[in-house]
Amino acid sequence: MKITDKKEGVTASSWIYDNLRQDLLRGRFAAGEKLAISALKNHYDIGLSPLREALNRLAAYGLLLQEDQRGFRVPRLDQEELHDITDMRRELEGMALERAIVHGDAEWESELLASAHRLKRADASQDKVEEWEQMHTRFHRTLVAPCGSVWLLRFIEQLHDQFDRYRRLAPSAPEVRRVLDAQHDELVDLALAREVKAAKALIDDHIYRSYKVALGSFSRE
Amino acid sequence: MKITDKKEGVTASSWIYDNLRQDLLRGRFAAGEKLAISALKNHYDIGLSPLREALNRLAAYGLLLQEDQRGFRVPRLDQEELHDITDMRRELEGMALERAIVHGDAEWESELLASAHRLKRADASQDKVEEWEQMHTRFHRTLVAPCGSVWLLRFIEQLHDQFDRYRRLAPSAPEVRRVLDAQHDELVDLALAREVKAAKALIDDHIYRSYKVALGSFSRE
DNA sequence: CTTGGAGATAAAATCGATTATTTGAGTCAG
DNA sequence: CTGACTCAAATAATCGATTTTATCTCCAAG
Repeated sequence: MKITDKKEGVTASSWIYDNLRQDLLRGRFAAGEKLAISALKNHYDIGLSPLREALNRLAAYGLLLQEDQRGFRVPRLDQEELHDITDMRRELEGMALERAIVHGDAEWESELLASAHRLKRADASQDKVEEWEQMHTRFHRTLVAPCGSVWLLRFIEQLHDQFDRYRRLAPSAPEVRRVLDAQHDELVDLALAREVKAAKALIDDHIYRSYKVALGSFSRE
Repeated sequence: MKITDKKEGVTASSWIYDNLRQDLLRGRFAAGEKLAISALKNHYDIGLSPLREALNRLAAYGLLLQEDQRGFRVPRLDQEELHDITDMRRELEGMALERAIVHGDAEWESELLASAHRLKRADASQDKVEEWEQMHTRFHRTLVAPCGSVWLLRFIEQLHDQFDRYRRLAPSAPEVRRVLDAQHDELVDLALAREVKAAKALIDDHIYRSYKVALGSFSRE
């Protein structure tokens, strides 16, 4: 398990928050698992206070479940919930994309092209997964960034994190992956062409296909 | 300042979280104010650990701002943000209401009528404000409850809390208040009649009128 | 005057130890 | 056997003290 170096100027609390969040998204913890606080304390080599503060944040964010007097546990994966998350992503990202296309300026166009390029160059294979994931996240964030609503962006990010818990546990599907990758470029094209309707249809399809892939996280159970 | 009795079986952390959240919504703390942790500790007569855990939760939830190494502060009131919050409420509650009307069963109809009744009977005057607020929150929650999406409900609740920070600081507007109260009943009628389109239009108008009232929170600055 | 820095003060963050609660094993009555 | 109870162990929550960092104050140099 790779642990980020503890950086200067960052509180232990924020540091452990970032690490735990990453590890939760990576699926390091089993769904439904109860977190053994003192084990985490040892593993991350950190004090109880910052650790508990981070756990509290994660619970408020929705990546953990907090039960009074019985600590924290990783939420179970639930097919109904994945459907819900997907459904909300479709609604909210469609909304955000439309607004972004209306409001996005030339600077946005550049950044969009750049992040699409970085994503394409990132290698999803083997040990580079983390970098690909980061680029992927960034691309989708950039796509909707100028939507004009801080809260909308916040909700979308939260849903992405939720969604990724499922997707990253699913077996890889190379054929679908190729389609999804191609869609990233098409999204850029449509966004630059300010084709609101087509872009919305595409992001909707993109999320739906990702959903089908993410459903694979249930295949082994 | 009224402080809820510390209850058995509830952690100090959760208890202080509830109290702080309430006090934040009530406007007990000035917008932009920096929270003096040790003062809070004394005021609520609670230990540092549970207090800090609660502050961390509130920050993750969006009712506080957390800045590493410099504690917590109450977010400023910002006209742009109120607009954003309102806009999102209109989108999300419209969506939720439509779904609720489609899925709501007979049990929902009963509860809706009941909560509308409780709201009407609650007295918004003087020292009964808290009760009215509670009934009001409950009514709106009941209205959209059977929308079928846990995440949508979660976002709506979060936006309500944000919105209320503004609304509860605004000067009371009795004439608008009467209209808003009447709309609650009309919402019930339309919901029971399964008039999706009219109901959506009404909730939209309802939120917009509330927004106009909430804008009053800026009048004194 | 203004700026920049040293030292003192205040505050935030963290630690280590303690307390409270839950969980699990073992025992016994029905 | 099964269920209910007791006690011990494990774990969560909390406290009080310490460490670290930011902020304030004052003074001196430009």
